[in-house]
Amino acid sequence: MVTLAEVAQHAGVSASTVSYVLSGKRSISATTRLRVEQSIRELGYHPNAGARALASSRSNIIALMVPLRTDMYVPVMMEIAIAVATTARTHGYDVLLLTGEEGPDAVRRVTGSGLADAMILMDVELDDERLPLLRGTDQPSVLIGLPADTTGLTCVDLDFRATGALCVEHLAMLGHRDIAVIGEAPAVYERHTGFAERTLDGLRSRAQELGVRLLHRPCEGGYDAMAVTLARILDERPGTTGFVVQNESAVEPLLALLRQQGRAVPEDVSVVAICPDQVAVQASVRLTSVAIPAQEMGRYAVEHLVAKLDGRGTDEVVLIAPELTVRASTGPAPARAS
Amino acid sequence: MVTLAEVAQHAGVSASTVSYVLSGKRSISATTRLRVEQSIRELGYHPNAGARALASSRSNIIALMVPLRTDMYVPVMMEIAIAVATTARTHGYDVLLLTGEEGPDAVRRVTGSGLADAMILMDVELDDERLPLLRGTDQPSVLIGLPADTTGLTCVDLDFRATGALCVEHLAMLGHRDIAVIGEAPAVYERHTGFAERTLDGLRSRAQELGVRLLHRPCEGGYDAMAVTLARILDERPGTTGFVVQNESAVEPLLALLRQQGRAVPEDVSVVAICPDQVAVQASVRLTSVAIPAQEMGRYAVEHLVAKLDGRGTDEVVLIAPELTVRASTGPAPARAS
DNA sequence: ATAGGTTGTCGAAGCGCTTCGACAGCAATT
DNA sequence: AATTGCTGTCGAAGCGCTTCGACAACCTAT
Repeated sequence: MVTLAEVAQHAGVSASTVSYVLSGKRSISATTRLRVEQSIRELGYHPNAGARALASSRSNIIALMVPLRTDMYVPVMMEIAIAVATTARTHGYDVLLLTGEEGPDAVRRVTGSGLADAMILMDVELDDERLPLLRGTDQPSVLIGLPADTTGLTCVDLDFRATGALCVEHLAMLGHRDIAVIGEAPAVYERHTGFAERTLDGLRSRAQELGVRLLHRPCEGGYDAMAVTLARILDERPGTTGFVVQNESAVEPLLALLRQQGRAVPEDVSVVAICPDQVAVQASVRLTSVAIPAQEMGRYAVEHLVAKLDGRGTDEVVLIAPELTVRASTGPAPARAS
Repeated sequence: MVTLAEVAQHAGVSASTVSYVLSGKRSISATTRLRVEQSIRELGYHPNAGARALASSRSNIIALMVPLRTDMYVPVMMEIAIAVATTARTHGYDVLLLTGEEGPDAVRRVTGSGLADAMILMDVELDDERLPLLRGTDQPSVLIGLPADTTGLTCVDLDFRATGALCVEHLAMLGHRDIAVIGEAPAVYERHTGFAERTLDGLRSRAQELGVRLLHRPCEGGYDAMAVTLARILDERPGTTGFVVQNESAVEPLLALLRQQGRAVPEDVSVVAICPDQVAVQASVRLTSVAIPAQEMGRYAVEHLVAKLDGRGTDEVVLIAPELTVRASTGPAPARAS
């Protein structure tokens, strides 16, 4: 292991000079800088992370807490994680991967040990146990998701309320009067995950304003669950012509079932999905959808944290405005056999 | 920030004693141990990660390099990552998330800086640039995947050769004589990702042994690409009755297309998938499949590393034997209109 | 020519922990 | 009674880095 001292000796300067070349915190003459940089390259020097962290009280690591459950919106999670890791590297940070498993203890451990300089939390519940801890520390953090009380916190999320409203609007504008919402799995609502409830909120209030009937049904992913859910919906509201699907893993099953029942998309029924664009274009019908801007959220989270660590930046809640892309799964409502 | 020294003072012992209580590397009388532990709890002490790393040359961190591409087998990646993180925690390790983006430089950086004690690499290519670096360091590492030359390396992977053979066998046993293989995207083969080529190997050699005709076609995921690929296959080999699908994101499109063309699964054609069980049971037809044991691989990788870090364990290549689960997508070949 | 200000470099202290050798106290052996 | 061997604890050194104050050396302005 090459050390700073060895580089210093090799370059014929003191250790502190090398340190200043590395950090740029004091001016160094061009000639010495070049010489030092040369030595660093020749010796293949890499600063020791532990020593650096100890001396500077900065680990240059950002912790990312992902949910343990692999049952929901996996592609979104992965996309966020990758965006976080990539963005972090461009700012000189590495990413520590924590699972939700440890819960609040993980937050204590990380803040207490100086393992990371900042945290990003995903899968935030409305009244999350970890929030008091975040408020009680001076370590910056960003939530991806929105809890009930955001005071003293920084959050990014898609504006799911507006997303819900947008979906209803689109369908209503096309003349659909009976809309069914295929929601997330019941467990998601029981955990009071913010985004699910907020979407529902947006859907309902807009539906009311526009005089559209709305039926919401949670649904586990998969073909079988979707079959049961769809049957119930059509039983209760046979005139349903519009669907809003929030559960990614229910999208393809729904399309298959509709096809199987002879209901053509988009001639007979229209489907709007809330999912990453990639999922929307790869489906068996190119789906009209509101995109979940996973990359954007990940990038924003990191950039906000870096700003805060640099002494810039403040707490704030950023809701990303939803964008609905019209593809091939929505069209005018069929003429009604009144 | 509470320090070791403060705990020591609070408990009325020396710093080294506290350290030994924590590490258990020397015997400590029950009474002092209890007193120290009490103080630790009262003060809410967490050892400083940087200091610990510096003094012990151990970071207690395992680096995990995931591929940057989010276009292939995302669920598998995610499952592995989560299994790695969870398993690591049970052994007192944290996980650093690296993307493939940096390539070999990431390996240099991590080993050079002592950021992590060990690495796990995913998405290994047959002749991966990172391998020489791994061989040239004394830091333990595990590859998930199999390169061309494994000397001096530890690897885990599903035995994809056997997997290919198993798929052909199953279909052949059911009487299928014309089998089509829907492979990964062309880019995957161009990169010489080991698993894809090995699967193909297994498929081909078994097919030859059993006197079965095999047609292999790479395929991007998604509905449109699958449609094109399927049309070509049926054009070239109209008598095809068995399909082996390796590309997860081609599975559902294939099923939809077959249905659409009036080919019933499994009455007219049989489909075997190579994918995680979760994908297999959630598909619109419950798929006969060979499972990709993501969790098992992640867990194994960590446990092997921990063993090596503890001075136990050796280099070895572990190929997990494939298991084929028969579900509803395969059945006897239809009688042939010769 | 001298005071004052820059600029570039160095030495030393210290971050919080681990670990080695030392040693006091006590029990078991000669 | 003297020796040996434990066990449990302590002090001190040191891990590799950052950072502060000091200070030559030089360049301006008086």
